[in-house]
Amino acid sequence: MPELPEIANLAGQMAAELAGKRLTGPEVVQEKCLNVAGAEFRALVEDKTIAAVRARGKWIFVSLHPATTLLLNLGMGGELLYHPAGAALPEKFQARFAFSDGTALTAAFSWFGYVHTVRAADLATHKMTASLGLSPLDVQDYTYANFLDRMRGRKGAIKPWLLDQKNIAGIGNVYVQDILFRTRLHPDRKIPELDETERQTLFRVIRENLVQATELGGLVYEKDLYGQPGRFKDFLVGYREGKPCPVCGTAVEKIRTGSTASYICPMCQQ
Amino acid sequence: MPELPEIANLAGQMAAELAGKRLTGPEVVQEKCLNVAGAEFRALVEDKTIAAVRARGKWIFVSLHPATTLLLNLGMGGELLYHPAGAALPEKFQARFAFSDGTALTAAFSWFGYVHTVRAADLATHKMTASLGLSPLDVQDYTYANFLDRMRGRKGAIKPWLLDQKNIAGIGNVYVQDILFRTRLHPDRKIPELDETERQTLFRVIRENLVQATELGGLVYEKDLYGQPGRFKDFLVGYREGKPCPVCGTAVEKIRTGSTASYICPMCQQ
DNA sequence: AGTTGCAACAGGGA
DNA sequence: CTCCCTGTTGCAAC
Repeated sequence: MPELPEIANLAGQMAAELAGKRLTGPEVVQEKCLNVAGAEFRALVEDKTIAAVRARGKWIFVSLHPATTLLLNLGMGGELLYHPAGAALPEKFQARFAFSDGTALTAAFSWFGYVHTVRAADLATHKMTASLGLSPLDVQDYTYANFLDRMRGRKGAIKPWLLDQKNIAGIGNVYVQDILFRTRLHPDRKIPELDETERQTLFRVIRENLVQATELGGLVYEKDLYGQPGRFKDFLVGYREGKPCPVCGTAVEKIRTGSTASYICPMCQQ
Repeated sequence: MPELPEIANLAGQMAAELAGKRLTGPEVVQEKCLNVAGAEFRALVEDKTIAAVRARGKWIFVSLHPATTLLLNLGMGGELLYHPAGAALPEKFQARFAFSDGTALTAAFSWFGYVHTVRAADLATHKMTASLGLSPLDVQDYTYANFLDRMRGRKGAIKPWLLDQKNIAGIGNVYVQDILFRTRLHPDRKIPELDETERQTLFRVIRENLVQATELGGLVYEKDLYGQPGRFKDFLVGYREGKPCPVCGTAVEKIRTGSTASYICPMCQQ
């Protein structure tokens, strides 16, 4: 379940490692992860060159030259691995991209992942990515004014709003836990009830939390492009059921909020 | 709050009284009840002849010659009145239709009503009427097979389903009360839980209830085309809070079901 | 009491 | 909660 920090690091590593390489052998093991037929996928990708790689939310945008974009979403528990020339490929993968220099990239996901391909002209109509919200790591895009705009008029609870990729792109059920804790917000708090200070804190904490995790290379139990784990492991309350709250010592509770699990300090988060 | 019985009677009276008359002076006091601009409304209606009038759900369809349909919805607490030649018009009305013989028709609604006009070719695209469901007074249309079809796959409660005009057209929050009581159904009963006997009873009771009310000229507190009240007043449980259930004597309760009020016998309706 | 559209929410499926 | 789609429900608007 990579979220924005892991995806952003993968995209950065891909940009550095793959830029300029020419795709020779795209192979798709699992056709259902594609948005087009296998033959069309190969035709769209083969012999194209990697021009740029960037992250938006949980999606990796791979710009190919000429005029094509590869859109990758690792779903839950997915991995993206780089393989030097001559290295053995993993036993299981859903898609493999071979490059003209003998290196390769494999994508594997235990649940649902996407390997989508669109012509450059059609990128704006690709539903899953066209509707993505603010990018917290992009200071041009992630401004307080934009943040308040997306929140305006919303009546529901704050946690589902944070998880909705149309609002802010890249937060999943892992990072959202400490974001709520650090803002002292209960997951069920209704958006209209948030005061100005809470909104400002939330805005700031989202960026701080994701930037910090990104700088640490992402979660310790996720792998980067070279199979190396991240170094972020010190959750404050996330996944620490029964352990003491780092602020007040109260035991962290695991509760159900809507259809997701939440880890909260029942004292600090109201 | 006219529902199908009142609307059906109005349509019948209009058909008998107005067929063949030529519209000369359409006047709209309140433009917001129109679906087109006032000038276009007049152009579409003026000098046309009343060809036919029929009811569908809570809507009155007035076919004009040539090639136009007037669609009237009285909303909540609306009235439609016929005025003989020389008679004084009411003080307040939202729309007035004058005929070449000196007679007139006025429409007044205390809340939201619609006076829509469509070209014959566009009738099928008029959203509010195109999506109307079964017509309980039309035995060709209101068949048990069609009834079950509309119910198939629905998971929600029976009362909202009955009130949704897309399923059955013409039931409002007044007539629905006794329909549910006579079928012995609690308003919150889930559709998948209804057994075959209950479905058959409901199908039959809907028609019986609406036919009976129509034959009685509609509700005693609603007026017909000539300002005369209907003769239907003997609700079984509807609007009889605290009065005894006609079957078991238990006091009728007024409860909230979703966003509407329901009058039920807590003993008979499960 | 009427109708629509939207937002929130739940469930199923890929 | 990875994402979509559909249906249901509640709410505000006219």
